[in-house]
Amino acid sequence: MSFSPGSCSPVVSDTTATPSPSPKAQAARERLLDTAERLFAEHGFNGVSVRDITQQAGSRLADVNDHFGGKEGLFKDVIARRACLINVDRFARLDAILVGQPKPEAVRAWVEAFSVPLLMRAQESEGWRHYLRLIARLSTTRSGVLMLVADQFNPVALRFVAHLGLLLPHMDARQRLNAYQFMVACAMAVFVDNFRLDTLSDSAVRSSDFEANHANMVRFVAHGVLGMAA
Amino acid sequence: MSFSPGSCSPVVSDTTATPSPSPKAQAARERLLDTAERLFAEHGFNGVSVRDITQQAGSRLADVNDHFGGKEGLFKDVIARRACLINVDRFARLDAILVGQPKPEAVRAWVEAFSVPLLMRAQESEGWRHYLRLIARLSTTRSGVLMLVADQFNPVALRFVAHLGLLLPHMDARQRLNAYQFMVACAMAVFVDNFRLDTLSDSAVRSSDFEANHANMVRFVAHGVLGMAA
DNA sequence: GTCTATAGCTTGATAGAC
DNA sequence: GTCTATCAAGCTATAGAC
Repeated sequence: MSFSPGSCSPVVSDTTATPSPSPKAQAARERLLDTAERLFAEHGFNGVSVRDITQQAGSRLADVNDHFGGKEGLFKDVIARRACLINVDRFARLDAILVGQPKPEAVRAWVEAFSVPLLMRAQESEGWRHYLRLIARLSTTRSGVLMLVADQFNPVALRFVAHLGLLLPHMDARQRLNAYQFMVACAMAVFVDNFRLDTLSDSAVRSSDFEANHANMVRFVAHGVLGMAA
Repeated sequence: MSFSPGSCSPVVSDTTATPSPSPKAQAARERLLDTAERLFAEHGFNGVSVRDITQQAGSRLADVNDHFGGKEGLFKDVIARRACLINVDRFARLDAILVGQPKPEAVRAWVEAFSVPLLMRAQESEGWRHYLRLIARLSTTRSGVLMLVADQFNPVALRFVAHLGLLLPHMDARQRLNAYQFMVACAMAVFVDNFRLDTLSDSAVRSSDFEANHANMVRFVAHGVLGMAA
């Protein structure tokens, strides 16, 4: 798996070179992906039927099987469509960190390399926000179909863990993995947008205020990593 | 809702005073709760059928409706059965924190008041470990049925947020809520036990080593809270 | 490729005997 | 309360006309 800037090709499920999938068909495909993304994020894989998706996408029941090979194939394409775009941004930021700079700044940059690409996308479109909620949901899952998310994000995890080893070489393997694990958990908590903050504060603080919550998250995680390492 | 030590009554769904539900029936009830807990944690509410549960519990299909009023009632009872036990332990620890002690120790005690009760239970039985994985999973959810978890844990959240205001009075409302939110996220990450650490380390580090991961988590969160507040 | 119709199965819930 | 048998609805996937 490569993550060079140009490596995020539009999703193509089959290996045969389809010459041109017809613009109208392509639009229908995107509508199905968008609708599935939203519904999977809201109700989970098993909480959504192919009928729900095709009806709300204004499509036909059989389209999911014709275009994606079934419900599971549709789910996989939903995940894959946006994963690479995030990861390219992350690696660009990770590579820009200077190992020579002071530890607090470097660790903060390490956190932001992971999370700022999420924040940018969250501000970009509602589709991205649905995607981030879906990813957050999958991060607390371990069963069957949904584990393919791990395959999409394992290379990211390994590079971030390795990079943390460069910044703070005295951390042991468990500390580095825990640091990454807790960073992911906090980042997902920001973008899962589950109204928890609203409920607890009578809507004085909102889960949907990603910018403010993200800023606090970066401070929290950076200090957490440094403190755990000390 | 009260959380005095004796307030965790065995789960009784109806409001009428059932005199004695027969010991054999009670055992069957517990077996259904245990099995449902395990399967819901593994596959989610929608990923499990009533048939799955009753078959694996050695029970009859109709028992779920007869004893719990349906699948949803069973789910609610699974959640409620153990929630109060955790929260009683938490409040006992929270009340034992001396506001006079130095900040780092007090904040660490605040984190442990939340998380040590989870650790103790995780070491107690497999049933508890299933329960914790279920709770972790629900923490990244916001749809319908599953939101009742929020009702179970809102009083806890409010008291922890308020107590943090006593310890670090200069934090604003958003910072206190974010601190609690990130603590929950990190604690859930420890107990979700999703093999993520094992995968990334070739099993050199294990998600199931709750004690070691919890210890790092407490350090991480305590420093994160203090750092965010600074 | 597009689309209708439907097969074949599983779902949650219940009726009704005991 | 316990238990069997069954219902009506919904499910994913596909066959086959165009």
